Amino acid sequence: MIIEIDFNSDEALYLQVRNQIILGIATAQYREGDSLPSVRQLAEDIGINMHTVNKAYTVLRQEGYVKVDRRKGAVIALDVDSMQAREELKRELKVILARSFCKNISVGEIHGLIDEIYGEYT
Amino acid sequence: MIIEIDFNSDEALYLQVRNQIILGIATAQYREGDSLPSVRQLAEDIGINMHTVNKAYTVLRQEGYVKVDRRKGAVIALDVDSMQAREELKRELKVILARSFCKNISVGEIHGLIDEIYGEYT
DNA sequence: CGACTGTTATATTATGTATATAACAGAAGT
DNA sequence: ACTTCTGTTATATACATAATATAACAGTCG
Repeated sequence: MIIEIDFNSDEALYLQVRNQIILGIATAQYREGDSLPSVRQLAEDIGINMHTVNKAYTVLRQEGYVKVDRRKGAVIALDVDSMQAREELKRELKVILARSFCKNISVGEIHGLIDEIYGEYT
Repeated sequence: MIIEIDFNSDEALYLQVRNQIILGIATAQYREGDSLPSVRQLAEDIGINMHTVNKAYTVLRQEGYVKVDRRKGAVIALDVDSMQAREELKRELKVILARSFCKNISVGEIHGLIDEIYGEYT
């Protein structure tokens, strides 16, 4: 899978890596049991430091997206903790939807947008 | 309106202030034309530095939520740039929904959550 | 043994956040 | 006029995070 880094973004590099891997899982480019590239390999591929990739992997492990095996490296392994995920989702949506409301984006448009995005995740 | 700061949060103070003011607008606690407290007053009320509040106000102005009047201070004035707001919304939703998808949260649940939150904004 | 894993340690640089103190220019009220 | 309140700007400091660099360690595998 191709991971692209935007060096002009204000988003931290390790978060860009984390987010793209999560997107890769949602779009089935990564599947349960698949191995991620080694920290050194991925770092070399996208032109960043090894420790930055390692931090992304560490976060992915803490958040329950991968498990780390000394032999196989980082392996996709989803730990479904719906309760915590729901709380985070609700907290983030509150702010995002308040912004959307102030910008006159209707509920209908948001529902449509959700269906559009979610439709690509299978 | 009461603005509460969580000093244990990993979210920047000025972003907490910004988000709570946006939530205040969405919940009609602030209305078009209302004046926000002065930077010095609000800073004193919530126990943070004047410049931190000033940064929050500056961001709110850049994002089109307030206009700053030398006489009246910061005044709620919504600048509706739907195009940019939509793009931001879509970009943020992609990651959030990918996370939700990995955590087995269904589309139906998300639609319900959206209606629940949006219902409080009027 | 050699080459590969993740992991840990240490150090350095850069950036963003938050604070403190100070001063300026414009507007408002007395 | 004088004082007091606005936002704004400038400078400096302290701190945390992010990112890099170099190095070493302990397992795993062919």
